[in-house]
Amino acid sequence: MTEQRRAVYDTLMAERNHPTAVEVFMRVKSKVPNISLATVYNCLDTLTDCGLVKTVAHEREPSRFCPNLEEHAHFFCQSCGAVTDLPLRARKRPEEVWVLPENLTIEQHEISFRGVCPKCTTTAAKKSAKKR
Amino acid sequence: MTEQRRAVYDTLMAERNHPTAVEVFMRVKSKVPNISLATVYNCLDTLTDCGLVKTVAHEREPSRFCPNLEEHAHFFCQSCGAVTDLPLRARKRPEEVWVLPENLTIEQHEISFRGVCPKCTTTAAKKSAKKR
DNA sequence: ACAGTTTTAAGAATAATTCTTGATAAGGAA
DNA sequence: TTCCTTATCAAGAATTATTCTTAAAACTGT
Repeated sequence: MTEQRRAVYDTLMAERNHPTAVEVFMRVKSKVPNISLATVYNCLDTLTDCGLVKTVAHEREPSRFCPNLEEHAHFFCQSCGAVTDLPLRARKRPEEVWVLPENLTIEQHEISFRGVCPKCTTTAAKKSAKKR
Repeated sequence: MTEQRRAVYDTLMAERNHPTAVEVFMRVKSKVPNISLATVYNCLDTLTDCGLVKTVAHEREPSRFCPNLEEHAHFFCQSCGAVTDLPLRARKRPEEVWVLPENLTIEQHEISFRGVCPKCTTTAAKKSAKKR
């Protein structure tokens, strides 16, 4: 754990809103001013390899990074761009929902929902109410 | 539906193994020899917009294209690279598994599992049996 | 056939990420 | 400590998938 890695990790923990590598880079520069973007990528990779951080890929958008180690899915608001963690319900497993072949070894899964978050949904509802 | 779009669509239907854009490009060239990769991308986009094809994004890998319109998840074998469709179990819904906030509008989801497919699992089992 | 729109091919441009290189730092043996 | 080995860093070049631009070609409706 070097100065740079610590700074990247602390940045992720401080504001846990799934920043992209570039966002992490901009935030971390205030602590380690001469850090480079490539180093941020290196650190994020290393932290991911160590299991301290999860890399969240959604469609072709830039990867986002998440220090929530609990098993969870992600929700992407297509209106405001926010990314939200969705925890597993108690006693529920993703493997129950789909038909899996015999002898399948599952190592990981990535679950993304896409839509409009509560905040944007109510905002939109208000707007269409005003129109009438 | 132009000649190029038809050819791209037919290619997808003929071998439904989730090819990348470049793979589609190579296959489709035998039918439309002077098609360009950009046109393949255009056609795939158009077909996706029309709802005839689904775009499957996994991690940072190139997108893959899939003419299976049923609701399903994908399994990526990290040993042989194969991509398999996983149909929904009867009377199961992905939304049941995770805790969703109130007022959430879900428009789509993308579910990817990653691991070792049955074929590779049994191959690996045989190999380790031989070792002994 | 003509004007207007759409589609295409070709290659340039873009953007996220990875790689390369040389410099620097860190850890261990003597 | 001093030397040696290894790991990490910064900077920028390189890579790769994808998108954009442009001009030509193909349709469409009149």
